[in-house]
Amino acid sequence: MDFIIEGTLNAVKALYNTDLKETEIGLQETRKEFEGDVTVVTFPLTRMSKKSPEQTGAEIGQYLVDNIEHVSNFNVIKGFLNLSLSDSYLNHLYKEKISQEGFGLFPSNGKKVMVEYSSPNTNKPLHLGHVRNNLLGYSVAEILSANGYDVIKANLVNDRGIHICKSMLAWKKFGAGETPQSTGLKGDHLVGKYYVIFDKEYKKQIDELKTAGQSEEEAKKNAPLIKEAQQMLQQWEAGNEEVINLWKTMNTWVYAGFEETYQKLGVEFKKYYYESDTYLLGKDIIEEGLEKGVFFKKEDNSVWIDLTAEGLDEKLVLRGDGTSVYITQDLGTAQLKYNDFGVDESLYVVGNEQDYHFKVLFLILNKLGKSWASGLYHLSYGMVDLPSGKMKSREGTVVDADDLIDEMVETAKSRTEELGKVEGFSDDEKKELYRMIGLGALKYFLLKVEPKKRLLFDPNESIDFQGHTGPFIQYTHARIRSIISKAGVENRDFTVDAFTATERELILALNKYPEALSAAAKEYSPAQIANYIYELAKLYNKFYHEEPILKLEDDQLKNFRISLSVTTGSVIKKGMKLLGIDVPERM
RNA sequence: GGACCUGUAGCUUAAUUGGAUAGAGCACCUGACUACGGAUCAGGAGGUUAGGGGUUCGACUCCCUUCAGGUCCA
Repeated sequence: MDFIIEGTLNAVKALYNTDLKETEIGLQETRKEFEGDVTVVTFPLTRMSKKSPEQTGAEIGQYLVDNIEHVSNFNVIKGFLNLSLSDSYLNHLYKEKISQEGFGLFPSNGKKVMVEYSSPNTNKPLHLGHVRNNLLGYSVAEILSANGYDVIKANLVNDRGIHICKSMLAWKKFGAGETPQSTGLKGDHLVGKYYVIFDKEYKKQIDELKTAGQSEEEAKKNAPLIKEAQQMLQQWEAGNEEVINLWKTMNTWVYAGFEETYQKLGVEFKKYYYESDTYLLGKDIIEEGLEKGVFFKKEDNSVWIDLTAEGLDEKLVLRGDGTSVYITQDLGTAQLKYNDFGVDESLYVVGNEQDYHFKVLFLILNKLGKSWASGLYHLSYGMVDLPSGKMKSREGTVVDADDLIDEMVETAKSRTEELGKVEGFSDDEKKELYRMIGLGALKYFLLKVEPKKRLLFDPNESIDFQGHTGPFIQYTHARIRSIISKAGVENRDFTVDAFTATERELILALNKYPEALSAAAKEYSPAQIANYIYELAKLYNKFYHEEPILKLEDDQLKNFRISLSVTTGSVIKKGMKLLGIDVPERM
């Protein structure tokens, strides 16, 4: 709608002899209770016109109708100038732009971006929180890619540390040689089981020590199990063969389990980083920072950075004994990523509990003068809570990812069977359909909410399949495909000289797709796509109910409406793909 | 002690980044050529946008403050 803005600028120039910038014109969709397609907000223009908002609107409106071919009519309500676009313009817009092959495709922008997401710990299976992370990361990566970025999906696996040793130790002590094969358990679940067992046994020991007179704090430190786990970590770091072998074996189990879950979720990675490879990185950066005077040493030899000028605290970056803290290795890993791929931007999809950490991390890299530091971004998202509060793996109060996926598919199945919609489907087709719908419901449910908002999930309240949901959109797509398969080939021979109100809305909604796509990328928000596609699907359903398509006698109009259906279906499909959701031909 | 995030209808949420009477979905109520697919559509009811102040022609949006929930820093 650039020509409206341009026309308005010209109008202000001609009428009030003032030059304005494009950004000073507020353009919005006309609310549906008023007549018109686009609206110019005229309040700010009264400064130039020195007239009432109504009068200003009327003058500009008249100018636009007189001077711009595509503007057919106008009306003014308070400070709002509502403009109607001509049918011939809409016909042209639809035919030459919206319905073309390349609509909504962005050319390469020559930029490279890394999206790091998932980043699991190898001591337990994935839960609902990880699911949100995975879906977000995957979707944002797809959205950036659709905007012309060259995207590298990366996964930084936390495969070492005390928590891993806890699972290992518990398995060694209480596992009796269990394996995924011997138990039939998925590898990550088997390992997670021993993580929970560790915690249970550890708590027992703590209680014993407490009854023997120790304080809570002492007991936690002195319990034999924790000491053994710490010892095991040291052995791991020293490269003890037995420990390393056990570590490798159990990690192999876990990775097989993760792979299965990733596949079910439909997420993937191009590059894996492992903390066992990167945990020693970053020390050279500490040296660099000391030389540059960005860091300073305290008496105990520990290294710090003073961020009080930035409103933060002093931050420890290396312990006195020379060992790393979290941020040490993150500094090193950031450098490694840049060295590996030379990316222009780098996203970290990590929960908001680490807001402070990333603020500090990026600040440090900036202070070190890293040219690429300005391209770093923490995509922070809210925690997923249960009605009972936070999920805790150790205490078993988690919604397991695999269980959740299975349940969703199962619900999709029973729901579909109830509706009696699968006549003529083969068993494979049914299976695929249930998977699509179940995952569609789950993914849409998680992605339609703005990332930074916290999410409350009630396992007792099933995710809807009606209304503002994935299946609603999938259904709309199937319905469109049904029309098209009955219509045969698309015939693009049409000229429409009078659109209905709903057709106009639908054309304008389709026209907004590229805008929605770039807004989603700019804000790293799949929710923008999700809500846009919903609006579109809703509009199509309205159109579908109001107007005949295949029954039409008028070939021109019929061809147009079929084409409109084709285009809407294709935008729905493209948009859902960006959310990682497949849409069926029939359902 | 300091810092950050969130708070919109019973529930889940949107609001083009400061614009019209705050828009949807679920649940509730009423209706839709016995169908180009009813997992749909049309309508009703439901709001002091957590509370209070301020800036503005105009505030869910910006500023100050209080409250509630969550998180982080040693």
